[in-house]
Amino acid sequence: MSYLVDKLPYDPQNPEAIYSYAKKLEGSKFRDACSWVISEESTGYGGNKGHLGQYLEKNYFLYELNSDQNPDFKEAGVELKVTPLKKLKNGHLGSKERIVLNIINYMEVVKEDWNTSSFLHKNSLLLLIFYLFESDKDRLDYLIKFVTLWEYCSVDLEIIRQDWERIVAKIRDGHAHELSEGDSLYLGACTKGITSASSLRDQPHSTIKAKQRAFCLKQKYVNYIISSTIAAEMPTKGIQNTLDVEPFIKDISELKGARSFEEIILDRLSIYSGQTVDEIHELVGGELNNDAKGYYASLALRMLGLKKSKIEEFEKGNVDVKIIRLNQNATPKESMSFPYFKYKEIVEEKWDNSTLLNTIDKKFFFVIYQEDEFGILWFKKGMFWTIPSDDLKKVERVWKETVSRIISGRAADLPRISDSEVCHVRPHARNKEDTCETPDGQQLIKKSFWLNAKYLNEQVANYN
DNA sequence: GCATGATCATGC
DNA sequence: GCATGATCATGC
Repeated sequence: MSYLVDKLPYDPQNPEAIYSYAKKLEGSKFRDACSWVISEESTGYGGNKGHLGQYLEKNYFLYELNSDQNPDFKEAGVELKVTPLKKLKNGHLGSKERIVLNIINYMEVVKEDWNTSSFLHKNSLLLLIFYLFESDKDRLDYLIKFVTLWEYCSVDLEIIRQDWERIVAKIRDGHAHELSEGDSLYLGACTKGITSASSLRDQPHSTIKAKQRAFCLKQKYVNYIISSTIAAEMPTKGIQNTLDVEPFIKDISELKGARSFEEIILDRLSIYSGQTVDEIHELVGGELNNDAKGYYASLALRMLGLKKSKIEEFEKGNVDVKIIRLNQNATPKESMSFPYFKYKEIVEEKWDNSTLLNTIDKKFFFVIYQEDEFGILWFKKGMFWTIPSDDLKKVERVWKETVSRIISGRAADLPRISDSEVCHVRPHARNKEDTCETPDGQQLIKKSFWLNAKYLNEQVANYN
């Protein structure tokens, strides 16, 4: 790397020294943090999206940008990421987005192995600079809230290794065009750059072109970084508290060997397969209230050996737990609902960034119970599920049709279950009076997208 | 039996 | 008070 001054105000070979220097940014606006270093006209700030990182590199850390295989601070092995926070509904601060790491070179990554991977080389030690995003402000007026030097704990790094292996295996199998963030737990493969045909990339072992993707830390994982490191350091600064979670993996040794995190979960559950809910309750239910709505979800957590209400790995990996009840013919009784949408908001969205895409294109954990001919309920299995990319395209069609009908004043007549084999739209409200306004000013009952019961049936039946 | 509409119960 | 996950109810 080349420096912009003769003598840097920090030692670029020492991670702790870089961290200490970066730490002084806390509480400053970007503009103020750098004004004493370099004159206004040479700030290199063009007002473009995503350039705040480059701005700090040039004007605060005083070195020239590079985008090679090496970490930003090459000698220290430190990669710099400048990343936004947003105010959550509960008033706390959380991550605004995932952290995007290096771009996946499909042709090259398949030749790598984990220990010598370009990913690990570049992203083992992250200098994270969190600032508060505020849509109404000039970017240089954003406030830098806090800085941390992030290194993965051993269990997380092992899960990230498994994620990496799974992503690379899919590319080796010629399925780079079917990658999804839901394939993996903490480390995702997110789309990067424009998604038009011109940005499609070649992949090995298939002639189908694939969207450009990058490794990323999922948004939920970034929230975990925030709550675990920074809340402890600065409990009074409005950072969300540590979640009420419990890790499923208690010790790294459980993850060694050939089994993945998912396989370990499924194995643990499999010993209860075929037992009735009452029998399982005897074994692990304790004081659980079997009238409660969340009873079947709670029971599943007990089968997994957990006492608290949330699995830490699921929280960090954005895994959504859903209960599916089958009738005696092993068919799901009900379609599966997602949160309702607001008519006036959904029409402003683009599919690639839509709430529905974020809600559905992720990893699910289905806990499946089945009824017998006497109406007795028994536990069948657990199952991880991510929507296949072809089916996601069908969801996209339904979503676009929904938006176009709302725009043209037909919000009362949205896609029905017979219009798509994957999903449909129907009411999702507390009662008839629970309405929301359409763009043309009507009050209509709240509605949401649902996965068709029949479609769920196929997905559950085809799963091994 | 299924599509569709409607609402319950919990928890934040 | 409301969002959310889950399930009930009706009628074709």
